[in-house]
Amino acid sequence: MQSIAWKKNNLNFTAKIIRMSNQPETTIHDIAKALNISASTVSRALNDNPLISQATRNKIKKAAAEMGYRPNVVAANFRTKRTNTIGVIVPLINRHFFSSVISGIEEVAYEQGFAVSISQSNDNFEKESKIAHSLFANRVDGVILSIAMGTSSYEHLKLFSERQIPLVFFDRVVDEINAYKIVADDFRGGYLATRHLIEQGRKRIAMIGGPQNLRIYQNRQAGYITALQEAGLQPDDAFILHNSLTRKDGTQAISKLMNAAIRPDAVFCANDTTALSSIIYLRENNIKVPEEVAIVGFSNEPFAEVVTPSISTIKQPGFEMGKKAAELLIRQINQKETPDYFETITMPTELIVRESSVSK
Amino acid sequence: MQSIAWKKNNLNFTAKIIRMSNQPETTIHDIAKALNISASTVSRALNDNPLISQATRNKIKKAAAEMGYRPNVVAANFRTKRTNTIGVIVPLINRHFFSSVISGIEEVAYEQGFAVSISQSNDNFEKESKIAHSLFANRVDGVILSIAMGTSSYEHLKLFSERQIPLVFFDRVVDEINAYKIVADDFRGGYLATRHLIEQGRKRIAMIGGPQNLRIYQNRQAGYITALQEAGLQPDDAFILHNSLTRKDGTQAISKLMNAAIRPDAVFCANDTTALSSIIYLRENNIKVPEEVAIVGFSNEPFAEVVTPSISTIKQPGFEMGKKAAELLIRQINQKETPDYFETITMPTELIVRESSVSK
DNA sequence: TTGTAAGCGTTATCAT
DNA sequence: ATGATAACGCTTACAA
Repeated sequence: MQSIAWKKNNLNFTAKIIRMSNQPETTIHDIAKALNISASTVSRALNDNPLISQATRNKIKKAAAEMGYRPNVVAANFRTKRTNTIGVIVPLINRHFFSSVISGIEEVAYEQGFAVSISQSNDNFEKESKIAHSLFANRVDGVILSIAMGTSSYEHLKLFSERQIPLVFFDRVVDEINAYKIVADDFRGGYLATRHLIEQGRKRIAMIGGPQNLRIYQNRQAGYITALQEAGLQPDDAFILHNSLTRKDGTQAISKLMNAAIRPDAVFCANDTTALSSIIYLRENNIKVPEEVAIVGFSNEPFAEVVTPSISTIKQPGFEMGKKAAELLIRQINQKETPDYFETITMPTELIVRESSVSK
Repeated sequence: MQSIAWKKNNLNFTAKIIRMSNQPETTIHDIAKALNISASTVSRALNDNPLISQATRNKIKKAAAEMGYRPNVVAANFRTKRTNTIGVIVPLINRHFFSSVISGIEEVAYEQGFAVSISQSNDNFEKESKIAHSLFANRVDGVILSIAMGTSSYEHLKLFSERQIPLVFFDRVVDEINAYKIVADDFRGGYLATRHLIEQGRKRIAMIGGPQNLRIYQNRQAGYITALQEAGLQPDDAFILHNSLTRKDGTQAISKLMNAAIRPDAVFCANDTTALSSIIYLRENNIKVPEEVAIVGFSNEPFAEVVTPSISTIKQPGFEMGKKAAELLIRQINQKETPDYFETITMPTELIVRESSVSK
């Protein structure tokens, strides 16, 4: 990164000559000169500082508009050490859940005068770490993130905690770090999904679970196990598989389950992606869904509704989670002091029953 | 925005006292002092300026690391008037096509030492305009964008062109503005889709088209018409509908088509969303796809593959388009001079044949 | 190869 | 209610 900077500066050398013609930006000093007042007055007026009289304020704003003044926020950020920007790191922006969260974050951030800078880690630790360093270097006022599946070291997040830059986790949270955390009720989601399958008369309910280093997947599984036990069903290790929940992982998992001596009559999948690949696998192998195997997914991705059979799933309140995360972050940014204790806020999940799980 | 800034500064007043304990950031001056050299040498060394000897460079970097030095890029950006950041505005990050483009942009941007700031307009003109102002105020080095459906005034983009901030359009481009444009071959896409339907023996091919103020939808339709004419089929205005291509629009459009005196035996939809809602409508009304009505969509959204019947569609090279857009933008940023003429780069589209269009 | 010093545009302190 | 001035941390001519 550093060496690149140097190369660029070399290029700039010739560029500068060419750009001579560019009109320079109007600054508060230009306005001050034009109006025969001081730059500080201009600055105050433009920021609606109440010390400035209404009359001069109007005069200044009018002049600013006429002169095509554009505040240089980089200069202001530099001076104030604030950027009015919050950084967001998500594994993948292309997941409906994550983009819902982002929309929620944006809604409250914009309302409060913050810009939002979004980056995706691609579920890759290296990338996440790079992004964290970049956000830090760019002095974002706070960060909202859901960590990558591949992340197990949290060194890169110390950047923020050490300098008291507020951090809010959502969904994939880190227990070891003290911060506000917004999670969906994954336990209840797993519980509801499994209980629903039990209510449909299923007895041999398998689970395709996610990486157990992530709390959300632990919780979904815990809900599953609790529901089984509550119904007097014995959880069976052979029926619980773990992987990274990609399309391919799902296919492998369902294939393993269906080729075992004892086949499940239902599968609870820890996300919709593996629910989908399970359904496709079963269809290709002429195993009827839901008649022979019932399926429930997790997250309510848009495709879950339109696939045939449509996928029963657990809905997470992504938009609301995003709003909440942004609210908590901005409150911390504005208060500046570190809160005494950090809550973990759990938001309700909801079962959506569709075709893939309903015995006729 | 301005008045908000003032309120925040008020809050900071008390905050500052509380934060007294914060250790101040290490600066290049601290390093200089510690090593008894000048700050400029430190700056040069850290930027790998070849003027600095290997020995002192190593010494400085070591000290910087030990002292926990973190470059203040806001200060550097302020000084150099560059932010090494490119802004991206897309209608919706949650569309597979757009997130593919974003991934392509990120790939080359990161490689070249640029950060990427992503925003979504939600297909809303006001939001797009706000974002443009925010990106401008934050002095991004260049912007890549696909305009919102609701955008018809381009005042907000003059911000960039007037100050020679390079702009690259992709997909939804603006004819009136002189800039590099990266588009998929929409004409050919429309042509291929329609020709495919003709080859399947369809005679009454309708089209659900997009807003005609957007060139891409004009082109998709032009391809459709050309294919029809080439086959000696007469384009029929009653068979061509226009709307905003949402799920709901698609349902309304297909319903109108199917309730008319003369029903189509095939529909080319200008996006996959309307292809999907058409299929759902047809299924609900017991009209067989593809037997009675064949469907082709556009964009190859992930759901197109997994829906039943799977949707034949046109694939756009989103990732490649993103890479190309970023390359062109960064070239302009580095060269700084305005190119003499701007190319419009058309990237190939491809027909993907699936179940929704193949007569058995 | 290194140092000196000016300056980027803004905000904030202190004075009036 | 307004002004003068310093300062933020960095880069970069120019000097040595």
